[in-house]
Parts: sequence; C-alpha cells; structure tokens
Amino acid sequence: MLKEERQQKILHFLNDEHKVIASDLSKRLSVSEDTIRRDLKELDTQGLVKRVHSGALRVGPPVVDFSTRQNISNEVKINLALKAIDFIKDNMVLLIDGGTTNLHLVNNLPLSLKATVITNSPPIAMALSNYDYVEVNMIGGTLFKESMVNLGIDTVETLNMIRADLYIMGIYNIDPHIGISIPSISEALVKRKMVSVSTEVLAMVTSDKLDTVSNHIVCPSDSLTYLITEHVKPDVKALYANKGINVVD
Amino acid sequence: MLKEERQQKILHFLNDEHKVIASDLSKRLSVSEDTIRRDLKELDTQGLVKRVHSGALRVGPPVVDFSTRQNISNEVKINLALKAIDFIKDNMVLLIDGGTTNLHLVNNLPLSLKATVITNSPPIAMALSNYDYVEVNMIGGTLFKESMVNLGIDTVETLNMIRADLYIMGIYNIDPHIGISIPSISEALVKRKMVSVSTEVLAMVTSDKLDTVSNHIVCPSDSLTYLITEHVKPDVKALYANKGINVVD
DNA sequence: CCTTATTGTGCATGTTAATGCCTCCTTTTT
DNA sequence: AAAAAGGAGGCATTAACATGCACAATAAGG
Repeated sequence: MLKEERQQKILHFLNDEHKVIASDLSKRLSVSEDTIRRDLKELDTQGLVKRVHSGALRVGPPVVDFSTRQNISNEVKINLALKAIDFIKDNMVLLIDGGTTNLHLVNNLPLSLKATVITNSPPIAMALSNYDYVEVNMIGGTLFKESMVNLGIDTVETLNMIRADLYIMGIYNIDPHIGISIPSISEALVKRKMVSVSTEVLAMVTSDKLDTVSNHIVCPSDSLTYLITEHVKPDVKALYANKGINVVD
Repeated sequence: MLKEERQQKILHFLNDEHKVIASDLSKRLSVSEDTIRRDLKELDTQGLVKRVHSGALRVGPPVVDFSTRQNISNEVKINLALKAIDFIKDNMVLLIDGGTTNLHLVNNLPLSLKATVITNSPPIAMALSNYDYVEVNMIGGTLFKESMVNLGIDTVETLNMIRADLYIMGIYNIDPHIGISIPSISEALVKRKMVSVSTEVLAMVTSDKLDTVSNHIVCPSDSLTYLITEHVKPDVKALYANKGINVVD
C-alpha cells in the first residue's frame, strides 16, 4: 500500500470518526505505530489533521457523503468493531451474517488479514472484496431485503456442510435470561443454524439493546463466547459474565 | 512497442485503477522499471499523473477522455440496457449474472416490475433490493473478486435445480462463428450451465466486441435468443440473424 | 548502401525514501 | 509517586530512485 493511499484512508476514517487513535490505525492499516505517527505528523504539518497525544483530531467539519453515511451512531459501532477485531486471527474460518455493525467490522479489518469468510450477506461480501488475502464464500438463498441477507431452506442446508471457527452474529436484541431474539422467524432459523456450526460466537451490541427482547428466539445468551458492548453497569456485566460469556466493554 | 503507446496505456490503467505501481507496470508492459520511471517522470512533468514513491496516482477524478471511452461507454451501456428491457415481461423468472452492463440494466428496470430474479452477483442482488415486487434468489459460491460473481461447484450444482425463462448473460467477447468466450474457465463453466437451464438467452454487447474472442468457450453464438448491440454493418448483422439470433441495434 | 546523429532502452553505480525496531524520554493514568 | 502508554530520534534494512554509460534501433544525409 502506498503512503499516500494510507494517509488518504486515515483522512477518510477521520471524516467519520472525528478522532483516530494511533494504535487502532496501526491495526486497521497493518503498519507499525511508528509509521502511523509519521503519517499523522505529516498530515498535521499540512494542516489536514490536528495531532494530539495518542492520535489525531479532525480539523473543520466533516464532508458529508450522502451515499454511505447515515448517522452519528456509526461512531459507536466502529468502536465496537475495533474491539471485536482483537478476536479475529489469521487463518480463521469466519462466519459473518448481516447488519450494519458487522459491516463496520468488515470495513475496519486489518488489511493484511488472511482468512476464509463465509457470509450470507451481499454487502458483507462486497466489502470483503477489498481484502486481497480473504477468500469469500457466499451462501445463497432468498434475499431478505430488510436486512440484506440470504435466507431460506437452501441457506440452512448449505450451512449443514460448513464448520466455522468464529461466528460473528449481527444481533438486534439480547436479554441475559431469555437469550438472543429477532423479529423475523426465517432469520432466526438461519442464525440458529449458524450458531450450531461454529466453535465460538461473537456478537456486538450497543448498551441500549442489552436487555430488550423480540419474539423469535435464536439461542440462549450463554451460546455466546464473546459479547462486545459499551460501558455497562457492573451488575449487568456480572450477569453476563456469570454465564461464562466473555464481556468486553 | 512505442514509447507514446506505452505511456497511453499507463494513463489508461490509471483511469481505471487510480494508482499504478512502477514494478507492476514493468511486468505488464514488459519493459524495465527504469523505463517505467522515465515514463512516469515525463507524465508527471506534463501534469498527467502525480508521481509518488513506487508509483503514481491519478490526478483529479477519473479522466473524461475520449480515447479511454470510459464515460461514453457508460452511455452506450445504458442505451443497450434500455433496449433490452423490452424483452423483460412481468412474472418472468430471470437469470442474471454479473458485469457492468447487466448492472446498468438492473438499475434501469421499471420500478413496477414483478419478477423472480436469480443471480450469482452480489452487486446485482443489492441493486434489485430496491424493487418491491422482485423476489431475489442468490446463488452462492466462491466470490470471484475480479468480476464480482459467485462461482464454483456449489454454484453449478444449485443451477441444476433451476429453470429460468430468460438468462441475461454478461459477455466479454463474441464471435459469430466461434461463439461466446471468456478468459476465466470457472466463469465459463457457470455461464454454460446458466445457458442450459434457461429457455431464452439475451446478451448485450458493444459493437467493438462483436468479433473478438477469448480462450474459454461458453457456448456457440446460436445459443443466443437476443443479441442487443449498437449500430452494426448490415453484413455483420445478417451473419448473426442467419443463425436465428434476434439482433437488435 | 553506408555513415552518423538521435533516441530509447537496459544495466551498473551510488543515493534516497519508507518502514520497523530500539532506546530513551515525556505524557497520561492509576 | 509509580506504572503504563505514547512519542522522538537514531539506526538498519529494504525497495525504489537518479545518474552515467553502453548498446541497439531508427532516421537522415551523403
């Protein structure tokens, strides 16, 4: 990757996030922190970013890109994604389904990641096409337009032939007692199958969804291996931790 | 190869790729890296590229240059798409594979279209999610990043369970005598199967591809039902028409 | 047809740029 | 205040670069 390209990416990140952390950039762009520091220094000299301890700040207002950016909560989801990335290692077989949070995750994976990704979500597949060392396997089915994932009998049947190291589940609701639930039954069926074919299961969730529930149960909450979230009250955290879930906040 | 020719090619590459690497160019154009460096230096002096360490960047947005035919060809493709739409009726089962021309078609379908579309291309599927009355069935497989389609054994096997009224084939080359061909063998296998499960086959092609050929044959040209193209010479048109192909220009 | 200038190219040379690591120092956090 | 995290500057390594030179191909002129 060219130096100019990398710096362009940093500016692009900064456009969405209003601040960037050097150590995060190092992971995302697969270069050493020293290089990131040099980049930030340069960009600061050009007046394109404001260098601060441990990272850099955006100068001026963000450039609005109508096609992709919707809301501020992106930043929260990006932060969840950055924490989740620590659990993704080279040579894993990953199973990733849909959801905007998962899409943010995929857009922030280290560029050098070497992995096999299985997904039933066209947007996830397309995002992964930027990663040279990631093999993408799409699972077919009937496109469910609300959440942009392929669902149906074919999908479940194909999943029967698969084993994954880590399933990154896009979730809508989670309740420590009842479990993970979802409004759509067909999505629930596919997610349930995905849980059953994966060694570990990771989910990211914003704190406001930590004790909500929908009508279709995907799996009990202790099916999760990792739950990535924001700052939560200690008692809620303990509730999940007691079930053997690795809570990261 | 002439120097000017080579530099023209470099500009052409840059138009599609927004960056070029000197060492890559050396291989692609079969000259030494020194020569490439001299070329890039020259082009930089003329302000046509921005020279950076290890390569060069495009200056400004993609060039609207007639020699590269980038923008023009988009217009042409949209025109082809508009002609092709006449052959798409409500309640059809359509099989659509990848390619920019097909994507243009999908983006210009009537919003009221009521149909079932089967596709192995994530971008096509995503574009179709805007159509309320179109059911989208995705065929899975291994994502082939160059052309953004799912390919492989799974893909072909899934196709065995399908019958379509009309297959809209994205094509690269067609020669009236030899047939439709494509550089990638795995893509050829999938396309061939798609032809065999469809009642009718439609392809759109710009006139400059009307008598070219690649190495892997998909099917004889008379497998086509409709060939949508630009203005072509009467004799060429007759050549295709004599094979029972409905040529539209 | 042969000579000769011109140009483009590849190779050998020393030089510079980009990056990662290391050590020592500074800032931040606990 | 101690510990941890971040940063600056130096050094080493690698890839990319500029330069000079030689050779080949081409074009012009005799």
